[in-house]
Amino acid sequence: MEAGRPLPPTFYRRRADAVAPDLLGRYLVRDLPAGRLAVKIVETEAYLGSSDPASHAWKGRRTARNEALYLPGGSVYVFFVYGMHHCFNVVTGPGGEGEAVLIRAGEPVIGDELMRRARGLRRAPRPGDVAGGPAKLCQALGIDLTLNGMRIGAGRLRITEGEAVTAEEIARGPRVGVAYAGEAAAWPLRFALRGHPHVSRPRL
DNA sequence: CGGAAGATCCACT
DNA sequence: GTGGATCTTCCGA
Repeated sequence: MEAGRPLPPTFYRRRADAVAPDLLGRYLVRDLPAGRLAVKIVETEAYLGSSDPASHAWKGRRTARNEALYLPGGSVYVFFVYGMHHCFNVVTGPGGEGEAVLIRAGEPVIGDELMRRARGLRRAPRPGDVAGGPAKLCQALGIDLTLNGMRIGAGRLRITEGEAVTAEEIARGPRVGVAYAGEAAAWPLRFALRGHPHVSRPRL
């Protein structure tokens, strides 16, 4: 039902650009009082830490807002942006590097009805409406700043083995919304299941 | 201390 | 395709 065991801590103790493609096909499972929710992860982006101009950890920048980025791999980094949206990241590496993977999109697997309601959708949604974007995914799964700094596996949030994905199924391209980051904007650190309808825009 | 911009989404033209 | 919503953080004066 929830597709296998939770991923072990060692899974997250790698570079973000290794973890990001490996998270595709995994299940992100959320247990709320109203019921269980889960999505299959179909799109991710890697942020490489202090050496990455697009990262919140660029040049080792450290503020109250991004403090959780420096926790050990397997921790949760949630930030609030544009005055109204949350974005969910998984910290990677041993810790202290500021590396993380942004979970950009998921395909509803369990609790579709509850997630539609959380998103304010009444009618049958089109692909991507429920969790086809980083802020949509957070709204669908009830992810907010109260989870910031927790371990994956705590806070009724976990990631399980999910479904196997082959290298041929993975598309790769530049990250979204980081035009300010100079040449780093072109780094191919966005990963998605090739042609999957729930991937966010622009399509890879 | 003011202003600008952001790892976004939605409604409208 | 464009702009508005809405608020935290950063940087320059």
